[in-house]
Amino acid sequence: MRSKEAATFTQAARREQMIQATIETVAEVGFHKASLARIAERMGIAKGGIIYHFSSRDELIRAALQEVFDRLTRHMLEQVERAVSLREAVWIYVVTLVGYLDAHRDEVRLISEGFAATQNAESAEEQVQTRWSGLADILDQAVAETGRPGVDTKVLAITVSGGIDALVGEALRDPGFDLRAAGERLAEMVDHLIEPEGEFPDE
Amino acid sequence: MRSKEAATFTQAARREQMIQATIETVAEVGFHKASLARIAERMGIAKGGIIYHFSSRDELIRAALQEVFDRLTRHMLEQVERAVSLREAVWIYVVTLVGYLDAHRDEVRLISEGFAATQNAESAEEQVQTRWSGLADILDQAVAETGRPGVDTKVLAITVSGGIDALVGEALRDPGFDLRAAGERLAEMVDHLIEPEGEFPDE
DNA sequence: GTCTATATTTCGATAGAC
DNA sequence: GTCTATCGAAATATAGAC
Repeated sequence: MRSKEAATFTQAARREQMIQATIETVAEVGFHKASLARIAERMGIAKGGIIYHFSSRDELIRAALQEVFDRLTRHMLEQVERAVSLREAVWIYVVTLVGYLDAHRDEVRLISEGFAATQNAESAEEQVQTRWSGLADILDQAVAETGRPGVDTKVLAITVSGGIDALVGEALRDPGFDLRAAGERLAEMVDHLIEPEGEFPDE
Repeated sequence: MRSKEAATFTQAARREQMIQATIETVAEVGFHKASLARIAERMGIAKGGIIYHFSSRDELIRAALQEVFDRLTRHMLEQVERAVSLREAVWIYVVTLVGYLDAHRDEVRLISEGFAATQNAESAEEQVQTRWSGLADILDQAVAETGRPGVDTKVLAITVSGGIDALVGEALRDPGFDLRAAGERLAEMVDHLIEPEGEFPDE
């Protein structure tokens, strides 16, 4: 019992290390260049050692994706629930997401390239939906509140989500690009699209 | 002279066939799964046959990217120059781009995944810039014309470009998604962001 | 239980057949 | 001039060492 718990604990810790090594390797060399050999090399072991903990590379990638997705979701929920209005929730959503991606650039390539690779391949339809459906939900309520029903919230949610990816990609490419400022400009635009009239929120 | 021209012609035709096979293979299995073997198999030859016409896989990919990029650019220029105002040019740009991607879904994955792969790798800074800088130019002029200088045209151009990618991705995933309609909704939103007051264009 | 060493497949690219 | 047959590197996954 005691030893079993300890074994499970160390095993979980080892898996976590390997997931972290995967995130870092993908950030460094890109998704499809992040082979088991490179990830194992970063840990100072042979590639078979990873296969022991994860039965295949696909499963390792899936686990790493799940991890970064959970981290991001947790952070987003924490921040968005602080909003005092739905309109503000939209604003916070955009700024928080951009801010998170700006602060955790290691995870960015895994999120974008990894999602793209898995969504085209097999399952992951859940995650893909989830990608923008959270924003769509908030937008739906916010639009109902502000009373501008002319906006297609699904199209706006997809566009903003993809737009944020593109902004982050630009930031990775051009170190001089101010990503957080871009996020605020984008939030302003979205707000303008769903606002009742012409005024901006309290900032 | 005669025979040399003929040889050059058949060679160019063969290259065109191979580029087309590359586009189709990428559309089918994705960018990083589109190996020389798969592309050659589609043509009924061995992979070395491709290497004869293109000295490496990279060069084949580059040629295919150039081809789809040229096709797209040609079509965009033809349509956008029909606009009678800059504001309408923005509208046409968005609707035309979405419409083209809707009508040429084979080329979509090569455009998105291929661009992403090459831009992260090496040169191609030109193409990346070009991706949204065309829209940024039009937006700049349109905003100057309509007199709403509060909009950050660079951020808007990047966001809209990435947003269109995301809409196309959604359409590939969900066959029931009306991509052209989504493009028009997006065009409306962009127009609303750059419009002087509240009216819409003539449609 | 954990990892190293090895087997197998698949990649892009060279060399040679026709 | 055009392609097939083959090579060496690198990928993942298995089998065996400790």
